[in-house]
Amino acid sequence: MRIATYNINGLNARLPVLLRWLEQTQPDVACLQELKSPQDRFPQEALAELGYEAVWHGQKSWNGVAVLARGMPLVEVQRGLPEDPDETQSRYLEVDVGGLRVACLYLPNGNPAPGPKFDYKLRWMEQFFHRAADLMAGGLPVVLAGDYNVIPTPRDVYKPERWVDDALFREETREAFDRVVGQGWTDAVRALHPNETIYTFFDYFRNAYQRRAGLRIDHFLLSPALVPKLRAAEVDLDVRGWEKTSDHAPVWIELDLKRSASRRRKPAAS
DNA sequence: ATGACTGGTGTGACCAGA
Repeated sequence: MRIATYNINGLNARLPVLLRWLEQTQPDVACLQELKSPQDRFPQEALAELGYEAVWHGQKSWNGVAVLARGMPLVEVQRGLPEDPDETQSRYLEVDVGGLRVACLYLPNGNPAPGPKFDYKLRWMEQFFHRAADLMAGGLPVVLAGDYNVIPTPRDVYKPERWVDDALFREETREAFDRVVGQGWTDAVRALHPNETIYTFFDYFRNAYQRRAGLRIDHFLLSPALVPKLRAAEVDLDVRGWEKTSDHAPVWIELDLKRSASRRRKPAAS
């Protein structure tokens, strides 16, 4: 089973890019962030034509998250964090799909730091810590996927010395991320590529993509039972080079799970 | 240190992103 995460940076403005990417790569599950679309302007029909069902949590102008699944039923479990520090910001959605619990998250940016936006980021990370702990204790196979807005280590940014005071790389941010991982989660991309330079975001400014001056901020955290099933973890880097593209690239993992067993439904009574 | 780019909103000398 292939699961992807993609900060689309404006769902309706990027719809051609999204559809092209879905057609080319056909992920079984896709977590999207930064829809920038109100709840009632979600392109449900265009996605259905490609075979995708969706659950989404929209908001006017900013934020917004969605989970898509190809030919599998999605069951919404949680909309927003249980103790969300600001319920007006649509940043978290959890579903059951294909025998997995999948959380799609868009963690606050937090700049400028220090300041109220950074305080909000840290509060959000604290509540996310509690949710992740509950999921870990529940023992289900869980994937926590999304735009974390966290640069976990110096090797995850092209020039770490320029980012030490940035909300994505400050000590408090990295420590909060490490505390979540310390519950027993595995950073899937780093687990399979321990020494590679891997970026998932490139600024629109200064030809950052062409210069490969990027950040690794989109992550998959896996619960322990899924780690032995992890077969691949990659970035669709070429998508970042498409016309009218997002500033993030899609990231995906392949898990050795049968789609069919979880997709099969009981025959309808007749 | 600054600003370069982009979408959304609604034409702002706008905001927010990372």
